Amino acid sequence: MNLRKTLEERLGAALAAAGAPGSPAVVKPAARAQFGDYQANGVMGAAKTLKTNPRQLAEKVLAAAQLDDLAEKVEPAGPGFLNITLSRKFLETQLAVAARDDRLAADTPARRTVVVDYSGPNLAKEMHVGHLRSTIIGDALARILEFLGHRVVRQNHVGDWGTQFGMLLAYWNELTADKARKLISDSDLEQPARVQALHEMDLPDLEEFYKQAKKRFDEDAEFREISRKLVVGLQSGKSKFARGAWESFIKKSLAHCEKVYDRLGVRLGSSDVHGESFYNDYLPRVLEALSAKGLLAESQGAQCVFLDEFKGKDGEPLPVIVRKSDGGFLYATTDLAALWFRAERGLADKKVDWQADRVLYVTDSRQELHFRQVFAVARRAGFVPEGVSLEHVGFGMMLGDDGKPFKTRTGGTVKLMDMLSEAETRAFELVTQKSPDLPEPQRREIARAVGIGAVKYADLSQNRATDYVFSWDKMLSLEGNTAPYMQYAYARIRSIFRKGEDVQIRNPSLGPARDKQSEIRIEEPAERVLAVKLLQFPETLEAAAAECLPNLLCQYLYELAGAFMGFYENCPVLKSEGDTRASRLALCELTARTIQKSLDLLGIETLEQM
RNA sequence: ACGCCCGUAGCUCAGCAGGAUAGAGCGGCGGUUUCCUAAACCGCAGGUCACAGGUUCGAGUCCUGUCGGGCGUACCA
Repeated sequence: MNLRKTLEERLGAALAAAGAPGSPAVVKPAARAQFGDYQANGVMGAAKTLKTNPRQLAEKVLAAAQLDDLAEKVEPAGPGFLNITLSRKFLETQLAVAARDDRLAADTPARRTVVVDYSGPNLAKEMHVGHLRSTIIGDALARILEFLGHRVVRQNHVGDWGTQFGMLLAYWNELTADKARKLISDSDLEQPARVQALHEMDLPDLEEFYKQAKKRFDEDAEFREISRKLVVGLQSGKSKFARGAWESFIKKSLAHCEKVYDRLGVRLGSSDVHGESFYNDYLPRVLEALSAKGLLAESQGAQCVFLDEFKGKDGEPLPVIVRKSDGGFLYATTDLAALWFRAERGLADKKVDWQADRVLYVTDSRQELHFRQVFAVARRAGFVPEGVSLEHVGFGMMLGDDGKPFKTRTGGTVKLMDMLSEAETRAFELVTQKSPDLPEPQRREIARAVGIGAVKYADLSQNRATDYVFSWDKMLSLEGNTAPYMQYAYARIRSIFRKGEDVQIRNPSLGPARDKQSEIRIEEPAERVLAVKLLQFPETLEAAAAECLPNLLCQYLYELAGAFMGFYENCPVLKSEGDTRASRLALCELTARTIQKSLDLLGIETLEQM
């Protein structure tokens, strides 16, 4: 049950009964323990619009409120707050519900189809740190939305169609073709047999290959001509060689991406890939549709859409260019096609069996204007029905310790694979230092989960809107709001279950206890604090999903861990007896499952032992 | 030049629709191991929320302006 929403609804109804219909109750967790568990701030606002005394209105709302089943105390305070203290019985009942539920009593909001567009690497190059935030944040959002019961459609909009592929194919051609004959002729474009050779070629270092190709492109005019021919051959579909080689290249590059996803624990697979090339056939139709709506205008030889709300320099109208003066299409055109596809055409053309109710674009915040334009044009063109929500989930840059964009010591881009290896290496050193007695394979396994988890958590725990400073020392610290700290908190709880010899050791991922062992009784203040935190899991998830802010879940986790530590210090578990012992064990188990589920929704693994 | 975002403790950041005495972590100082993992826990110090006005019973939060920073602004993605 979403406590906050429930209180919000109940008090909203009470406000209406008290003569302030439509006024939100504005319920929040209490700012201070002395104010109870939740506070409603909406009465004062309502009093203002009604021009009445807020204290008197608070009394009226209180009289009209139906909260007997939830609260043991509701009292007006200060200028017109309503302070709510939940009843012990209610807390115990709700804990029992959560303890018996593998979804930890999270509600299932109205099911929507949510497209999450994330990661989107350029297949011409190797994945680097620039792809990390989109990949991690997008995957966490997808998991959270999925858990809430939505139909989540992951979309990996990979870059697989630019002119840069001509360059790569030309370089590939150069490496494999007869050395004496540089120029590719028209007949060369019809050589499926050579594709086979390329198909079998190993491509161990995508980045190096790209660099070499770029070098050749920059220094050799003949090379440029070949790559131009190959692009034309590829895009027109007239060259079997270009097409075959391109397909082979894309396949190899995607295989590399999938290795990265596997290692990161990111749930993106080949069926989620709908790259730029996929929308190629839709591009002319986008132009036609825009034209039919009278939105298209030619300017300086390019096909543009001008909208009043976008102004450029000096108040000049700012175009959204959908077709270049040379006839080429752009990013905006592809995005329009993708949007159309997701909201309507994909289903209409029977290519997919879904239609989006909400589309999230997880890309860096520099693309904000681009998406505002694309969304506006799509609406105007009728590609997207009104009820469909389009959201750009922007995020800031990753900076190094020096506050500058994150680079290697020599100023190069950091490959994702190298970064993940470094994370594991650093984590292994830490584990070895802290737990030298564990066997090496186990230390390796801990280091993997901790290292990868640290990189992900550091990113997710930050508000995505701002740039964030990447620091190995901070993310791998056991102190503060970090992955290792959360993993450690989990491992500590699990050790209680190992230690208690009579206690049934169960794997929490197997689900909740269904026996009467799960009866929870709230006696001590520390137990109460923990109980309230545990019951705030549902509202946290819904807030994180609504705002696309995974850091809310991280913050919750940290508060939950803090509440557990208070309990752990003050309430002996194994040393207590009878019902108290059973109740505290049940609290431990529920806490462990909540931490595990929260971390899982962030894409982070838990460990039984550290 | 215009537009968007940002400016909170020495550092890295929270602060959810304006609400009660602005919160964490790191770093600093001090304490806790006959006690379920001390990779932990607890305490102390540290802030005119960039600055100046305004709206309001009430502003870190909303409005205006100034200063400082980042990003973006017609054929890259």
